[in-house]
Formats: sequence, C-alpha cells, structure tokens
Amino acid sequence: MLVGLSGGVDSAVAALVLRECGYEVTAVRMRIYDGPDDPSLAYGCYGRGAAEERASAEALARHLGLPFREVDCVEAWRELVLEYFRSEYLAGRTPNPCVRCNQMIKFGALPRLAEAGGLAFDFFATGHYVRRTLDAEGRPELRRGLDPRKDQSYFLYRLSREQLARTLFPLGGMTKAEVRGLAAARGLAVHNQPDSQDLYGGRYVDLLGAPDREGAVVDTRGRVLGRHRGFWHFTPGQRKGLGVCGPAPLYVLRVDAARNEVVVGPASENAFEGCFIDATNYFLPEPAPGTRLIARMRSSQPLQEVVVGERDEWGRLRIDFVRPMSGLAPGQSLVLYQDDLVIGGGIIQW
RNA sequence: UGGGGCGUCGUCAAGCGGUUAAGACCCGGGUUUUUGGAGCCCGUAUUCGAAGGUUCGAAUCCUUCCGCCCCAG
Repeated sequence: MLVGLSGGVDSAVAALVLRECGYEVTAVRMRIYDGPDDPSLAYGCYGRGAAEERASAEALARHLGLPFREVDCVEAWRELVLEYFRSEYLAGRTPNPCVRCNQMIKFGALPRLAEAGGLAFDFFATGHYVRRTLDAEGRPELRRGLDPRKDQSYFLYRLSREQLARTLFPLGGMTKAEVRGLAAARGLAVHNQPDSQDLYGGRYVDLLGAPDREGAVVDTRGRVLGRHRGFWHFTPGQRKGLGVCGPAPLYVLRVDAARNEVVVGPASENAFEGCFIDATNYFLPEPAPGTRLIARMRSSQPLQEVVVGERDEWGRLRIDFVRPMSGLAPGQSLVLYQDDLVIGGGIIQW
C-alpha cells in the first residue's frame, strides 16, 4: 500500500488508519518544487518551504513507523500543471490547477514514478474526503465524502476508472473533526495545523510570467470605463480590483484575450441560465438529455439542480441550471452528481 | 467680456445655522476556501475650493479670490 503523505493532517491520518487496519504502508511525498524556499509563500503547494515540508512529512512517517520515500515530480508538474495553468490564463480562460494536478500528477505521475522507482504496491491511498465504492459488477465508483463541508469529489472527477480502481480513500467516511481528533489521540503534532493550501502562496499572476499590458475595461456596449494591466489579472465573476466605480458594483462578465479587454456589468448581467461543457470525463454513462441531476460549478458551493441538455454541433454538452448561477468561468469544471455518486463532469465553455 | 449655475472622501452624492459631515461605488483589512472567484464582517473626510466676516454656534448666511459648467457674443 502506497499512501501520499503531504505533511498535513489529512494524509497523516489516512496513513495512520491504513496502518492500523493492518496494511503494509509506504509513505510517499511528491516533490513538485525544487527552487529556493520562500517563507513568504506559506500555504501554497508550489514554492513552499520544500526542505521544511519534506522534513515534516518524513518526521510524520517516522512517527507512524512507515518507510518514507520522496518522488521527484518536478518536471511532470511543471509541464502538466504549471504550463497548463499559464497557457489557460493567457488564453483568457480560468484553469483549475488542483483538478489537473490530481488527474496528472497526484494520481498519475506520483504512483507511476514510484512504481518505476522500484516501489511495488497494490493500492495507492490519499487523504481526500471522498469515498470509493464498487458497483454490482465490481466496478469502482466515486462518491462524495461523508463530511459535506469537506467533500473533495469536485477535485477528483477527472480521474480515470483505471486510476480509481487502484485507489483508496480512508477518510471518505470521516468528518474533519474526527480526523483531527484521531490525529490528536495518536499524538500527531499536526493535529491542529490549519487546513488547506493554495496552488501558490503568492499572487497567481506571478506564476504567469506575463509582463503587464494595458488594456480597456469596457461595458457590454463597448464603452470604455477604465484601464487594466492585462486581461489575465481577471476572471469572470470577479468584483474586486476593477478600479471602476459606479452606482452599483460591477463584475467581470468575460475576458477577451484577443483584444485584451475585460468586459464588466452589474450583478444582473452576471447570471447564467446554463453553460456548455466539453472534455467530459465520466465514471458512469453520460446521462440522457432531460435528466435532472445535481451539480457543482465550483468546489465550495451548495449542490445545484441542473438539467442535462443535448450535445451541440461542436460536441459540447449543454447543461441548464434550474436557478441562474453567477461566477462561471470557461476553463473551470462542472461536476455532475446523482445523490452521492459522481457521474462525471467537464470543462465549462461558452 | 456680460447673464446664470456649481465647487462636500479617489468617484457619485446627502446635507439648506447647532449631525460624531448620510449612503453607494472604489480601495484596504478580516472571514471563508485544497483552483479562480463570490458572499459576509470591519475600516476609511476633525473636515466641507481658498481667505476673510456675521453668529454663542456655519459645510450651511455675507464678501473677495480661485476653479469648472451652461447661455450670450
């Protein structure tokens, strides 16, 4: 059994649980950053104090009595996550690096490189708050974590069935409080460590390496309301940072990369009746048009009622919202659920 | 140059002799969050274009100056 150990509470407890279940567990940490440590970038996956993090993970592994290995995913991460992140933003879309990283690195390069490096294992496990179950024919299914506040299925909808088949999620049936409690009970120093990390502890724009390029902030009629320093500083739904004042708040409606324009409008214009998705990934057959499901267009959001539509001539699947939604962005993901079960999802387009 | 109007926070804008000088937008901070965002909370003019004057007391009344706008030539 291979378990991904980040140095945080969740993965530590995942490893703990597996060991206590009697599995023979090896802890692996994926290294995605090999530049200089920067203390000012705390709480980011990338650019965080690499040495300190590694030491922390290794200490945890020792405390748990597990063999520890670090797997060098620096190249893969740079190619498949960072480059994706850059090119998406600079194309005027809003990427989700976590979805990408899970698909390509955490559940991709990490176990693959570990295996190539001589680590044999039957299953790979992580501390995600999701559940994996098997259907009547023994095929793996992905379900939301039991703790509704911590469910991370949104970030994992892009895994393949093959990846899922080989993965276990020991925390899927636990709440965060139970995880912390278990960590404390077993004397894990990280039990009260703050949650979560971002992609990057600094401003994401710094990762793009794009020099400022002044452009116009315009309304839907094309009137210039202000100036900005580059369209990639903005994402649909964004309100802050526009520097444009009016009688009511303005939101970014869309970003025009070709013209380097940021189109803004009042809240009333920032609501969508539906969207298209493509690059879909499914664990179950694609629902037929007219199927009513619940969905998420964002990681932290109450589940929304939607109706599956038809595929258009470009092969994009239409999804209609029962209630209008705001803040959708092309490049983000929409994930479809039937109760707890993750059906699949795709990348938002329009 | 005549006639009229206006100058209150970065922006819009209440106020009309006694208010701690509203509010909105922007901005800043916090909260939240394994993506981007949103939401919510908090904060932000000792000062009202400037200088004098009247008054117990003025952003609110008077005078002059400065600036801007409209109409007329």
